[in-house]
Amino acid sequence: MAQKDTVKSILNAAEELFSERGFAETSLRNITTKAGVNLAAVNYHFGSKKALIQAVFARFLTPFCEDLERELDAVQARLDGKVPELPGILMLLSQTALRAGHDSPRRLGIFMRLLGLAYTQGQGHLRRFLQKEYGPVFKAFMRLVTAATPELSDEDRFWRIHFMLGATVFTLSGADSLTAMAEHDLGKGSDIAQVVDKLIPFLASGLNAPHQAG
Amino acid sequence: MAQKDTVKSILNAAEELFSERGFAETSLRNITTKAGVNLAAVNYHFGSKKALIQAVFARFLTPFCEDLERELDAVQARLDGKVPELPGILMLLSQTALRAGHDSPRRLGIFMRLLGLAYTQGQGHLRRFLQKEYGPVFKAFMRLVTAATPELSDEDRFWRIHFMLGATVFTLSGADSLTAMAEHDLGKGSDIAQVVDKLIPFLASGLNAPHQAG
DNA sequence: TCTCGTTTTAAACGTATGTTTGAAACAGTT
DNA sequence: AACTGTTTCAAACATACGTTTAAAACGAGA
Repeated sequence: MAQKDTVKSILNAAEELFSERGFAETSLRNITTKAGVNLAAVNYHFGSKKALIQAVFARFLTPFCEDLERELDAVQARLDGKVPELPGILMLLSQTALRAGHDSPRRLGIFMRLLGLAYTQGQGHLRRFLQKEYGPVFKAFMRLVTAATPELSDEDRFWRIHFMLGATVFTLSGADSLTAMAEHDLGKGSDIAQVVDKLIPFLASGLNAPHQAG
Repeated sequence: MAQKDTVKSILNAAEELFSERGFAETSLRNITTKAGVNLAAVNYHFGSKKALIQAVFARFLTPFCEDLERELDAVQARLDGKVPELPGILMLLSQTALRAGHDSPRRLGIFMRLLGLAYTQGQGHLRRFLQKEYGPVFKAFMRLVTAATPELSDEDRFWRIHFMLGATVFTLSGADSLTAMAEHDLGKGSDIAQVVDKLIPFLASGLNAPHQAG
């Protein structure tokens, strides 16, 4: 039980601190202090800081992707050849994501911030790791989206998917400060789940936009 | 001429390196080496690394915001009370932005990457600096958008503006790698200007989406 | 040509980082 | 109770960082 506790508290501390400050700005001393373990524990249990970063992602993404894969298969089977509906796909994705941070909805925000960092911060090793590990599930998801948007050219669909990804990662990343801003500006805060609800019609409408301006 | 050259090459090197690796991951030694100047030059001319970061943003944003302010005033005058059109506003913004990196269109991508970093990376001093310095222009822009979307609730508009910001920053940030991906996946690359063209209908349609899913 | 303020330079400073080490503490087995 | 493999611990290691310093080089005005 001792080992699991140490490993778990390191992962918890690292997840939170990385999401708050970024990877380079978070030292192993920050992490081990917050986790209440010895400094050397990270290198003992994970091998290096890079490996710890990957482990933080794996702990969230592996169950999430397994879950998503099951859901995608189920949808595919239920459809039985018919054309899937876009908002349904998006809601499936968002609900799987919300479920992945099962203990607290705040966890999804934390992880989105990490995902944003993975893109923006150097960390080439991370991008390679994510691609190798979770690329196939993403491709399966894309096949469904493609089936749901037959009228889009491959090029438009490619770019619009990334517009959607950007809107999602950016706003869910900053959900904490954005809801604080919303509360200050208009007296109405929101939690992550509500932001996701607002996000879906925006994304669905954007993806289906006419080719010209409108 | 000597001083201007040193300052300018430091800013050029810093802008590029920051955008590639982030702030914390880029050392003053990296910057001064790339710029071909002495290590101490940064602290001599800018005072500190933080001040250098702010200077990099100021060099891009100050002319851009002055230009944008002029354009906004011109639109306001031309309207003379009538309701402005959304796609027109977005195109005005994008064209002002493209003009800001006047020498090369790649510059806009670099700056968007920096803007993304400013949000994600710690750098509280940067957010405060940007807010103080460029907040008013953003508010003026928001007034126009509000006038162009009278049917939206303040809450929906708030969130959708940030969805738009996210889609823009994210995709223009990663425009280099994304166009490479597009080229690999579908044999068709794009430059920044073309991505912006694809972005506008997506954003306009998302902002005007019905409140429910659609 | 000499002078004085500005700019550049090489070297050092203090600090913080990721990692390694070797001994101590622990837990399970015989 | 003694042994064994695993985990923790305090301390040290080498390295890289941002910043400072004091002297040298420079450039324009008298």
